[in-house]
Amino acid sequence: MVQLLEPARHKLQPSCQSAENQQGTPYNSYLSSFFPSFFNYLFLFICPRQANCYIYDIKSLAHIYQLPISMFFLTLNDDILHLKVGGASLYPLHFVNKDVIIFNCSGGIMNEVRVRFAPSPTGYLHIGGVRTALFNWFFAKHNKGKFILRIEDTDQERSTEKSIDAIIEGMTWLGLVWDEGPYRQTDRIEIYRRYVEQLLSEKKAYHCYCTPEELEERRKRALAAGQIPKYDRRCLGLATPPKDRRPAVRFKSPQEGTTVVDDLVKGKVAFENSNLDDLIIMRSDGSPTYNFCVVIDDATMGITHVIRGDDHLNNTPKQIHLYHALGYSLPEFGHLSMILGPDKARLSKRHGATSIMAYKEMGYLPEAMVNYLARLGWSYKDQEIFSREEIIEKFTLESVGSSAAIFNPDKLLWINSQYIHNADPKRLSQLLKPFLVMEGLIKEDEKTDEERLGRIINALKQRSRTLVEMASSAAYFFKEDIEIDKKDADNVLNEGSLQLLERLSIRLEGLSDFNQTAIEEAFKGFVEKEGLKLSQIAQPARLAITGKTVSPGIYEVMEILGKERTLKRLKKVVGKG
RNA sequence: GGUCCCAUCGUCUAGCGGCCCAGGACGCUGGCCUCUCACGCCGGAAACACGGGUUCGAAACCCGUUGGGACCA
Repeated sequence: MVQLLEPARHKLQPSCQSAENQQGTPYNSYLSSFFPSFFNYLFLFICPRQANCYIYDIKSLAHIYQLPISMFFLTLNDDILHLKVGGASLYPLHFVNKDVIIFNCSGGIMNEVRVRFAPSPTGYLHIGGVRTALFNWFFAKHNKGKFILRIEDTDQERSTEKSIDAIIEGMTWLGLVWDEGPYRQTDRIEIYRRYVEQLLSEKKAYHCYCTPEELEERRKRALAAGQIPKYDRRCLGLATPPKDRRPAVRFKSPQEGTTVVDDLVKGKVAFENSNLDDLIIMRSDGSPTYNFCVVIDDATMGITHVIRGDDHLNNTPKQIHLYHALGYSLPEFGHLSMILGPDKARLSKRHGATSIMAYKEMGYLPEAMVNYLARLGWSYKDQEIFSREEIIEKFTLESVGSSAAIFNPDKLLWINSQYIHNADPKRLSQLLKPFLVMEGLIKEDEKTDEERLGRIINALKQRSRTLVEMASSAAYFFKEDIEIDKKDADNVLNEGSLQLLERLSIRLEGLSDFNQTAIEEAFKGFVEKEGLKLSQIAQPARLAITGKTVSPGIYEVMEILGKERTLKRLKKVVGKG
């Protein structure tokens, strides 16, 4: 074991950050000034979990990867150096000292926790994915580790750039900043191929010439006959492989014994190896398959804890055998339960909005989303409302429940209302503006009276559960003319109340200082003089100036509206405006 | 069909053998506050899926049953 000195991260000059955009820029173009002898450098790969480390120069690396030296690059991404092969990221580089570059190999440097969120970009970012991302993120932050974003885009058919943008947009909105990435599997195809070759040459994998159609056919037949469909290894050790077919590659999965996954949330889970199929790791068209890519990625990226949905629990034993075959040490696994819809089926479109951005549009605050989703499966004593920092501090996988949870929009709404009640007014006004624009109350580029907006928000805070609600109930503060529902008018504005309003407006007109206290005094005096109950005048007044039967306190509304507009609306109703 | 996971109020959950004829929260509901609506406050109804064990003692541990869910390129 090599003793490490306190590693000092190499300081990169700001001037070379502009090169970041140039994907795969060859070493010699801009990094030469920092690493004048790239080819003579020693790369130290350390694997603390295996308690060993390897030292290579670039030539031996090239030999190991069986690729020409010219395919190796150093690139700069987010202030972290990456060693790349072809266009593909091999390892993020963590520490640089004078002579040795240290890569995280498997297991992470100095036992640093490294987790990842690995969505496939085949649509919007949905609630379930966000919860997985969140738990990974909390786990990473709690353990002062790294959170990595990896895009699993090997399914070229269904992956789109738009979906990648949606993932990034959603995570950014929630403040789930990643420390590394986004890595993309499509950048790493060469790496997967190389590992396939390795397994093939070590006879841990073999070519399979069966076509998908044949396999499907046999599967159906087995099912019909009441047998377990399982590949019969007919292509293993084929003496005369068919010339006219391109083979897929199968992994030779061990058939004896049991594999036990010691899961961080589910506990020990045992699988009989005899039930495990020889899984295809590369299709006949040369594309690597999901289970294989995940293992290669997690291993080479030094992921220490694989935290993902429990729909992957059944894949885990297969993956464990791949780790073994490839000579990598195992990460820890933690399988989170699914989020269900009200009908207890896995949450999907037909349960309503499942895209995270839909919730932004519905006027939810990101911190409310984070809080709600965190409490879905995780708990800490009797507490319901947590700041982000509090969750980070208190989050452990031990306190994550193992049963599935039903998504409950009512509770989310309540949490959102709590956050709106307590939100900083300045921030709230920034968040509210787009919704005011959407309601047609202000123009997009309009300069708003911040002080007034603040007062409006203050008045509306306690009675709004979403920003949409708030914007909608703010209408009468912005519109010049308001409409009064006929039915409400019939109920509240009769001859008697109109006369009262007329006399009230005279009294209000006399106020020199049109503030809440003064208005309240005016009302009180008026009520006393007329021998009324306050509600007898407050309701007609409310309807007259807001057009609604519900609103914040009438004095407050009047103050915000201002003397001129208040009187104008009163007079209009009385019929003298 | 096979394999695996899961099971406390309608929902999210606390509970890691005696503190539990089960606590909190959302929702529902009665009341208080009150210029309306909210907020807030006080109260209420509401659950250990079932059956066997283990134990002096079980919501908790074990085994079945039932029900839900996931995976099977």
